[in-house]
Amino acid sequence: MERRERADAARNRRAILRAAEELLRMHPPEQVSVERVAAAAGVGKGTVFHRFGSRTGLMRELMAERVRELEQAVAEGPPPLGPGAAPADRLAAFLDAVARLAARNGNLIAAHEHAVATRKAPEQPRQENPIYLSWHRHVSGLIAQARPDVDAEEIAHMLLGTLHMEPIAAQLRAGRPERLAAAFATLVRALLGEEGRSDG
Amino acid sequence: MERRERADAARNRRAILRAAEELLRMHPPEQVSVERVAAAAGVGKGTVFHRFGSRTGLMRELMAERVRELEQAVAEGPPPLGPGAAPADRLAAFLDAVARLAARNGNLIAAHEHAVATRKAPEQPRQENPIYLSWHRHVSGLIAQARPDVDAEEIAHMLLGTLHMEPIAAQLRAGRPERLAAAFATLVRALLGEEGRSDG
DNA sequence: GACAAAGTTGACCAGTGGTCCATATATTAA
DNA sequence: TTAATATATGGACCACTGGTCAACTTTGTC
Repeated sequence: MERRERADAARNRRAILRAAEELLRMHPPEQVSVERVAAAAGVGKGTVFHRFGSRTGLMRELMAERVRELEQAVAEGPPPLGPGAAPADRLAAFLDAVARLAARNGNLIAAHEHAVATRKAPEQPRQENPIYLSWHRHVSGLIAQARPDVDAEEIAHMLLGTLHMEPIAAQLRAGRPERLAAAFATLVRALLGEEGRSDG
Repeated sequence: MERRERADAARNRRAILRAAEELLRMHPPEQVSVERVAAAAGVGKGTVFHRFGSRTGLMRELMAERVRELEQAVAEGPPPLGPGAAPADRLAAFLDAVARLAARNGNLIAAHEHAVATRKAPEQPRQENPIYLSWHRHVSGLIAQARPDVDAEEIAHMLLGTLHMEPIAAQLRAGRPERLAAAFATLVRALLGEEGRSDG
């Protein structure tokens, strides 16, 4: 089983991703239709759906590309982002990294949201965005370590949800993550205080 | 100037709002198109656009209807929701009320978001949702009173943004505001602590 | 070179939000 | 009542969307 992708298919996949990237850099998401991406990549529209399943799938793949680096730093990089630091410090570092990552890719996040909001054929039963799931697991785990008495999952949703808030997303798209990062820091300090600081 | 709305126009406006309400109760937002609303209300599609300007405008009007009561309680009702209580208590009460209001109208919020996300003709320059603006002003003002040292505006966005988070919105749509309300309380307590408790 | 598996394609579909204007109706003044 | 005018109406129409599919082409393998 598992034959690898044919050479022409791989070439087209790359062409499509690069074309989508380029178009998103120049235009707002709602103007980047699948047909335009296909044309810019020099392939037929059907090919895009073949490779990525849906407009949403295309955007998701694009996001996944940008996120791999952070995922790795979290899993096996040096503290405070990687394992080893106290939960509160890891959390602060992670949220800071997320804010900066989001600032570098604000338009892409917007495009992904737009794709989700306008999709016609709801994907197979509740296939949630795996990036979000993984971030949520991480944040929620860190909170739970430092403060076992609070509803860590719910609060993790609140913190991460910030990235989807239009007024804040606009700040990020403008390339200014500092304000969000500072607000994250304030909340982490208020919530975890010193509890999580020395090896919770 | 300012002639009042013609009688037939007023009748149709009500019919459209009620029809939209009804459809939204039975179907997910993406299945409630302007055309369907018009048909259910027994009017032509053009009439809906005439009255409400856009799909977004229709949803906004629907939301405004449900929100008036809370607005009034905040402006002139008894404490802790209304004026008079300490900022921390007012904030806790307000967020609790918002969570409960959202739980009663989760599908409507979703419909409004969907309308914004799928609109074709961007409304006149940045006409932001006035309901959101007013809530944000309130929350942000209360935080600033109790904690002049933090970025109240940004944190207010974070708190209110929660309502738009899909996993939490799903809880609310299912009619269970308690978990969100509790998380709000945790954060308010952590952030404002006792500072805002006795007449900030 | 043959052959199957994999990939490509663009016409096509059902549907959308929004526009337009000839037509119908409510209101007011005479 | 009627005539005049401002307002309201409806639905064909538009440009466009994400997504499908059956006929066709290319690739990799033996």
